[in-house]
Amino acid sequence: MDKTAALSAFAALSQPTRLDTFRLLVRAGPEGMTAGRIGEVLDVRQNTLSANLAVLRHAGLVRNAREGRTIRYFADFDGVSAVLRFLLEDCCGGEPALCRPLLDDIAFPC
Amino acid sequence: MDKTAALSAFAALSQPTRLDTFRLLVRAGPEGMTAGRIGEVLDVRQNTLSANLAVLRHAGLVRNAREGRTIRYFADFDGVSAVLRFLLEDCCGGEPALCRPLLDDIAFPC
DNA sequence: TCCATATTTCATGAATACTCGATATGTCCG
DNA sequence: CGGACATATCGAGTATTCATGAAATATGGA
Repeated sequence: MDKTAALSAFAALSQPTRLDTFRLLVRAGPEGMTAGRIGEVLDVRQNTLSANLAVLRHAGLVRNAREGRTIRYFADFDGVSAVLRFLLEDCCGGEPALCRPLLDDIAFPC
Repeated sequence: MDKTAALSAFAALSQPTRLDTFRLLVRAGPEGMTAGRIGEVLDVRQNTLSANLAVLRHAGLVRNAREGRTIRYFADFDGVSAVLRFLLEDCCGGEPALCRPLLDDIAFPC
């Protein structure tokens, strides 16, 4: 993960339809969701959604797989992980004593 | 954390100087860094940096505190945490069995 | 009070991103 | 092959974002 890739990821998530799309795919989990279904759920035009899915995909935040005529999309958790590691790299200059309590705040439940 | 706030946070991090600034403050840790020093380290003009710091601050990603004539900035880890929780909310529809291995990928070392 | 320092705010022009209609590509089935 | 369906790409118009110079605000000290 380099700076350019991180910028792409954040830019991808800074647009309403794309943020909605990514969060929808997070909720969908490993099963993912087809492009058409995403468009139905979010009520977004086909070409607009296609363009936005391409942005998310180039940013490394979603993957896709063709299934016959439809294309299924998945949230890419590896991509998210890489972005987060880049963002928080060398936290507190690498001092665990300072860093630990701050990173503990970031731990999320599930 | 609502959608608008999350969009602000991602937009804030999708600009090169702001991403550099935030990562610099992450490395600086609890000690933070003054606005002037940030500008020196990153070689950014004063008014440009000031505008970018304001964007980060309104997005809830950094805090500041005046110290006499200078103003010191800090990365706000609570803000990052809130954004991440929003982004990954209801992962896998809330099924821990599906969700756990994916979230484990996201755990970062420090 | 007056000046120097540190930082923010304002107005503007240039570059970039977004949505949309139209069209193209790819896939299945008869 | 031809038609229907699912998705992607293209081109154009509009809107948003960004850096910058100039000016304003805030603080400390003589």
